[in-house]
Amino acid sequence: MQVKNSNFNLSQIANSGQCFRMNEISEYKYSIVAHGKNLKLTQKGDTIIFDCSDEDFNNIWFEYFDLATDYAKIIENVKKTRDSFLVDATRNGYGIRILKQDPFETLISFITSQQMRIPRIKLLVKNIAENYGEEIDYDVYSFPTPEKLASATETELSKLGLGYRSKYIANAAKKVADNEIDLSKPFDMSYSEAKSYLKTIDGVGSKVADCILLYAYHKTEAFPIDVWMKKIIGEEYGGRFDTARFGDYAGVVQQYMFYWKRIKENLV
DNA sequence: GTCCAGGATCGGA
DNA sequence: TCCGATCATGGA
Repeated sequence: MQVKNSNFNLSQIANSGQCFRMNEISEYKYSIVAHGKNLKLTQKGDTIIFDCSDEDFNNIWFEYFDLATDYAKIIENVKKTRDSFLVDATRNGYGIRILKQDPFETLISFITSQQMRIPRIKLLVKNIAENYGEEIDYDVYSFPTPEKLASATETELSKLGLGYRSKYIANAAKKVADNEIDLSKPFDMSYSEAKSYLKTIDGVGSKVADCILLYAYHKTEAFPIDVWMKKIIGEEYGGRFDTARFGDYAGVVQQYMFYWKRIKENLV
């Protein structure tokens, strides 16, 4: 199965900071673990080749890669601002798309992410999968279910290198496993309702909640502000950035900004 | 040895 | 509402 779309770039998506289990396995070829599958994708110009059945493409991946959304239109609107940083950002990140990732995996991954560099986050998420997930392919593990991860003690998690986040993760997994937190609920909530709901989980503050809302629930008005976004806003916008003008796609704009800043800092 | 990372929490002003 | 200290860990 293949898709032709000039706003679909595997490298840009993999390096945009939204997912931690998408990796380059050879030139132009990427793997991503999601939905209990190890999908392989190949980029040929503006064509993406999906190594999967038509059924999986239609039932899973079309939605996962947000293929119903016209990103060219979003970029067009961003360019109308004539904001040079944003124009450069869209020119370099034209193929970024906001994925629709699993809420539990996204919750745990972004609790893990606090005060850590991206390569280490990827390593730790992999550690969690290898220790508590299922082997779905040779040496490839799915992300654990809430029940399975809830069986891990704080000490066990700490040994994986999760540091002070171990107690947050153990607690979050228990809350979800015990149905004290229902991760299906935010889909039916407004952005601010869902944000408040997620923040009742210990270790989830404003930024992590925004990441979960954007990358799992596709609430694209969410605008996560981390250290890099703070640097951009400080250096390029005098400390103030108006997200309201981008309405319900501010989160996509954030992704272009984050990616572009990190390219300029030679981190991608 | 020092600084920093896709921050959150707490106490106190 | 905002500020500073504190929280593990590893890489530069």
